[in-house]
Amino acid sequence: MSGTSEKVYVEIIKKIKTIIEEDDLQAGDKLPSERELTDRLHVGRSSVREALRSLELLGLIETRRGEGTFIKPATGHRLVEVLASFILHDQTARQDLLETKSIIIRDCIELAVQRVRPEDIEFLNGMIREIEQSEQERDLQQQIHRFQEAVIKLCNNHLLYRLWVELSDYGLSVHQHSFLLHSGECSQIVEHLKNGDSKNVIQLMSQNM
Amino acid sequence: MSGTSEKVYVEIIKKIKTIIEEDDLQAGDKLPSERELTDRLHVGRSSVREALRSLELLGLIETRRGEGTFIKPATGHRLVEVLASFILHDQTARQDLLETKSIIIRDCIELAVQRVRPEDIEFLNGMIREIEQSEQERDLQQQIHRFQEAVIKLCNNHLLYRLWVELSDYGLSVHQHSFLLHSGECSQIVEHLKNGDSKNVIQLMSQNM
DNA sequence: CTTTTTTTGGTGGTCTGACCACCATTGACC
DNA sequence: GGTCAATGGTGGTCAGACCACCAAAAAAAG
Repeated sequence: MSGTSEKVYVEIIKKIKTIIEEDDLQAGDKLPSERELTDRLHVGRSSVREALRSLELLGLIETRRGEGTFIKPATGHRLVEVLASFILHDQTARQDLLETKSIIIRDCIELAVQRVRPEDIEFLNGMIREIEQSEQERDLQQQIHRFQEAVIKLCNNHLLYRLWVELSDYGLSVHQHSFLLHSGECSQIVEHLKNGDSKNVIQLMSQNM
Repeated sequence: MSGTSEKVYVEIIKKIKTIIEEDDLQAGDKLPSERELTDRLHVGRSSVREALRSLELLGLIETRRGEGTFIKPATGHRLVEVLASFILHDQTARQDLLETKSIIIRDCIELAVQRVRPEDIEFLNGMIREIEQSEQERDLQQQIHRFQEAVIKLCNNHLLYRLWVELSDYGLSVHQHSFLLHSGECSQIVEHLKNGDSKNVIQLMSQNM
């Protein structure tokens, strides 16, 4: 045959991707059932399942027994968990990860200082006000995380932003510290952003990644 | 039951991880066969396969028909690849892609000029000699591509390198330019690398990405 | 008619058994 | 001793059978 050397389950993954594109399925939408895919693609159900289970482990889909298979909002989760648990002992990979994350942060901030608009500053200030009023410790951590995310997002490059998200999640599961900024540092970051001082923002954002 | 709400294939993944640790299996070593895992873990072969296929898609293991399943060197970072092919297409503006690629190239080169060793230079020179002797147009393009790859790889950060590969491949499929360097420019790159002149290398490497 | 209960059909979850294709080793044959 | 066919183990795939679960439809109760 013509290049049908690929394993069936990999082919199925591609087909599923095609189906998602053609039907314009969005996060939360339901995928065809395993049996329907079996019929449509003329393959065995076990092969379909191998494909779906792989995508599930990657965190791309979610299966609910008795209901169906659904597209997940694209955030690696278990993907990261599994990779981390398997690669944890590889010192080189760890080093690469830290370095790459640090670099990506720098890149994002450098773009951000160029592109930040007054309304962005105002938005960040709003977040800081909320953080200062926060009382629940749990809420606080979440809010600060959202703040960091918002800062990175200012790079105005969604791809780069996504890279940061993935690398962050990945790093988190490797060594689960979760030192976060305190609200004072958040304010400093906004100040430096306003002044176009990328160096200090990078320093603050990198210190406890 | 005792918290065995996890799906079987996920449990199997954990068990496999345990087996790897207990038997101290290294990259390249052979995993127990599917049938043996079926017996040892008291599960169906299809569940074992769902687990193995998932790990395979993550790039953590490699299966060779007729031989067995083997552990892959943990430098896979398949994370990037999968994200690229599956998630990137969700409205990633071409501009983001171009910008990100450009940034990654810059990052790689900046690391490369710090880390390049004399033998790397010698290796690159060898590639250039081959390029100059090349006669087939097709070979030439491939050789130059390998040259570019080798330069990026000098960053000595496999994760970053993989990011570049994926962005390049993805970009290729978006708009198939394939302007490549000519051999003279390759020589210039090596010269600038030797002199620690990252700026010029970046310029040359970025011009026709 | 509305509400509750039951039924039913569809879905994923798992296991089993059966082939096939491929590979490496074995062992017979020359 | 070297060559080549037979063999057993391995992954690759399919088909069918259950089970557990859920939601919507149908039936029963009010």
